[in-house]
Amino acid sequence: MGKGRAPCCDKTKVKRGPWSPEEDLKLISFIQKFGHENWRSLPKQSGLLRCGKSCRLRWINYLRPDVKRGNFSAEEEEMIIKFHQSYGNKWSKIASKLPGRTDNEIKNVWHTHLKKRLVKSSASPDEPASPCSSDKTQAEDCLNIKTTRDSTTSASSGGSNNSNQEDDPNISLMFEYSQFNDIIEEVDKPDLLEIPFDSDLDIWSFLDAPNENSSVSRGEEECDEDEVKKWLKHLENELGLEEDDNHQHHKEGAQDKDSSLLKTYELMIH
DNA sequence: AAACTGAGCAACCGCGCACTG
DNA sequence: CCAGTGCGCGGTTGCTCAGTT
Repeated sequence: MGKGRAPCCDKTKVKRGPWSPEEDLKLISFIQKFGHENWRSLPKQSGLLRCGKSCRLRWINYLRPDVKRGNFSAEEEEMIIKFHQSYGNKWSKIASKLPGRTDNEIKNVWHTHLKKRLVKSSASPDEPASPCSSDKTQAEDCLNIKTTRDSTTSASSGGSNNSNQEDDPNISLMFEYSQFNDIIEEVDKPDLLEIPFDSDLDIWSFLDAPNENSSVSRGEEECDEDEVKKWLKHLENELGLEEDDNHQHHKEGAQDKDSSLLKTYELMIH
């Protein structure tokens, strides 16, 4: 009694568990408009019945436009293994070396795939040698190889028919990451997003009634429309909701959820 | 077809650090 | 210097779903 720290929020007054599309939408919209200067006050200001930490986690791990989803490439896995040798369980450190990947995701991959694989490979010495040696410098070299390839791809791909991108979906995603980086930078600069709070009513009525958003101040909305469209496109790619999508790894339940979210987004921008 | 099991992953928890007054 | 506050991180939990029996 009296020991330990007070909980970050009143657990009885906040919603827990999986996020609904509506909550996602609220969070995205809020951060797009105001940034995330203060996670603790964000739920109150955004009207979310969530703990600030939960909002932060949801944003960082799932909703951030630059977050890369889907399977890890062999190259990425190799990098994780190498960086883990260098840094240990410093997942955020490792994540910082892998653009678009989150510490949580990397941690999960490590515990579910890579750890087991390492156990196996240490049991069978015939395992092919890794392309990079094991010390830190070499691990950094691995990254350099990747970023070089990445920038080459970016530089050479003026259009969307780049064959390298088609060959390697991860390079394609890395390209998309750089494409949307500027949007994220905007989001991370609250000073650029400062909007007087008397506009709140519009925003919240807009969020609460996405079908009746025609009354929202269009001037301001149009400024963001291109960025939102870009982001939307990006989300479609990331969620595997494009018409000619070949990705099979998304579960149907998640697709339903994602597509309903997407519909709400579309209502937002049209 | 139903029950069981294990893998994968999103989300939560609590600690430590940095910052501020 | 100290206490309070907020954030970030790493560990852990628990739900969902696919594979197996």
